[in-house]
Order: sequence, then structure tokens, then C-alpha cells
Amino acid sequence: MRRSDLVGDATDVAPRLLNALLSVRDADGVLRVGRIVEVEAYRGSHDPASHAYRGLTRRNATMFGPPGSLYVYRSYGVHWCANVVAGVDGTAEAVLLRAVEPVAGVASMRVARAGIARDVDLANGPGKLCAALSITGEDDGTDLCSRRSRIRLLRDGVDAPIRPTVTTRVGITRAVDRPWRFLVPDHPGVSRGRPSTVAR
DNA sequence: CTTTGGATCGTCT
DNA sequence: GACGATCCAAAGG
Repeated sequence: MRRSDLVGDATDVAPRLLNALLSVRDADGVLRVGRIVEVEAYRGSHDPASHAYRGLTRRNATMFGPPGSLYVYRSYGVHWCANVVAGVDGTAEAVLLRAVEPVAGVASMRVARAGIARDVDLANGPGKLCAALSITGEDDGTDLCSRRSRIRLLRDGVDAPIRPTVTTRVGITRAVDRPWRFLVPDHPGVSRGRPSTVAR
């Protein structure tokens, strides 16, 4: 995707990332590809639930950089979670990638997620997604718009849904009522979180 | 099916 | 020193 596609408020960029492809190249050249089916918007200084709400820190620095970067953080000391940085340089708009549908490199994902029976369970959560694609803190700051990067955001002709499903966000304790979770409607590969659906 | 608790550690208070 | 933008297994109905 072009960097210009990611300029804007996270709440506007997030639904536009649905059905885009997240592609990760292994050291051996194998590609693992997932279709993005669930995202959440985090709006920096405008959003008490954002890691960036209280300003720039060592951890969240990538979010304050240019759009198109990958912000990776550790969750609960155990898992990795990944965001696409949006907005413009100096703001901290970000889109948390919460679920992808495995599209290619499924065998590699199965190795990375040993013991998972169904393909749909390989990457239907933010921590699972990073595990399935082997995204770690080492990937923080990756430019997703560069041809040279091992992790990229791509379009394959499948457009974002005209009317995504919209709900409140999962797993947060502040700003819990904001309808900033976006899903491909009726897709089986979304995460377990079940907040209330928001009518539009 | 739902609920509960443990893992585990960097970050910020 | 407390707390997570989570996941999973085990226990309970």
C-alpha cells in the first residue's frame, strides 16, 4: 500500500485496512500472507486507551513517527501485538491488527503455532496473529510501504467492505464505549472478543 | 457452553 | 510496585 493511504485519523484509516494483505518474508524466503479481517483504532493523545495518550516514551516512539511504520509491543509480558502507524509524523494514530485470515504460507504458520487444529484459529487474535507470522519486537519500526521490508502491506484487488461491522474495542479498561473496532462482516476468522455491535 | 486464574516482564508511576 | 490493546487450559453448569 502507498503511504498516502495511511495518512489520516486512525478511525478513518482502520476500516480501509480491512481485506488488505499482511505479507511476511521468512529468512528462507517463504512468504506468509494473511488477509486483515479485524482491526481497532487507537488515537494517541485523543484516546485514553492508547499507549501514547500520555505522550512520547521509549516504548511508543514508533507511533509518533511517520505513517506506514509497524508498531510492535509486548502484551502481558508474553505476547507480541502489531499496529500500523497512521496519521502524520508527530501524531500517534495507530491501527491494531487483531485478526488475519491465513492466505499463503499456512504450513509455516502451523509450525509457528504448533498444536492448532483449524486454520481459522491460527491468527484470529492480536497475539496469535504475531505468533503465526513470527512478528516480534525486532520488527518494531519496519516500513510497511517499502519493497525491501520483510513485512509489507499489500492490496490484491479485494476492496475493504463498504459497510464494515463496527463494535467497541476489546480488552481495554478506559474509553471502553468508543466504537472503534472494525470487522469484515460475518467473517469466521475474527477474534473471540464479543463487544456490543454498534448500529449505524 | 461460560468462567476463572496463571503465565510473565517491560514500562511507567 | 502495579498493571496490562492476551491466550490457554482447567474447572464448572
